[in-house]
Amino acid sequence: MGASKSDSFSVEQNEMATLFKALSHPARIAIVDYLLTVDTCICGDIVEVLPLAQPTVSQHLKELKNANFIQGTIEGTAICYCLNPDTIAQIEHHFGAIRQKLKNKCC
Amino acid sequence: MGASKSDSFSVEQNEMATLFKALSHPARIAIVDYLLTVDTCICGDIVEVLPLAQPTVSQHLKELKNANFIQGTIEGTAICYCLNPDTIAQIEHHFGAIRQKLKNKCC
DNA sequence: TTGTTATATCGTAATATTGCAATATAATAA
DNA sequence: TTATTATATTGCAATATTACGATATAACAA
Repeated sequence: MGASKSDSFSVEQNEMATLFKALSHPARIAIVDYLLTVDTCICGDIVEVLPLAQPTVSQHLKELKNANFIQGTIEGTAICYCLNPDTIAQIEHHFGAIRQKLKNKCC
Repeated sequence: MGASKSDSFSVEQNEMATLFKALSHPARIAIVDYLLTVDTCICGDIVEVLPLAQPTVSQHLKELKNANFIQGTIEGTAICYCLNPDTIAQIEHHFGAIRQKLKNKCC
């Protein structure tokens, strides 16, 4: 074995797990951090900022894009990546709901 | 290669990535979900609820415990797991900060 | 057209994760 | 003591992730 038994869990549970997996690597956290510091939605100098090779960065960007954390728009030769506020809000809301439910707990 | 280059990133970035990794599997999402539905902090009938063998569940619980999402207290033979509100609040706060910074962005 | 620049994909090696049977541990019961 | 019950750990096979060199693609410039 070794394959995760995704089929045994609900669609919602798999969706949340996929969202978190997209943020489960420091390089992808660093990409989100960087996108927050730049005013204009800068594209591939992310490669220069990160201590990783260009194909590796491209792969991490792809995962963030697949999870809808970032969007990329083509601008000539370059691609302009930026954060997607909806996904950020979705996770924030998820944890807000959890914290509400926790208020009625013992422990 | 294949090992994540954690040393090249900041402590904070690694810490956040570790938190999210703990939630990056549907089984661990399901455990959190379940802990939210039970009034008393039930222990090992998590094994009966999940479609996984007892050692696998124990392993997932360990990862949630290492990331401080849950705590376990011994009650006789059983162990009583429950959620840790502090870690929940920490992530929620993290996304709140991100959303604040996003307000000043273009895209 | 050719050249250049920016990004993506392929192929592959190193490492990490997932899942479970078997076994160990630890607390209680008889 | 032995038995039982609850949870953890070990060992290993299957699979997934990470990283990067080499290469492909796509847009623009000359």
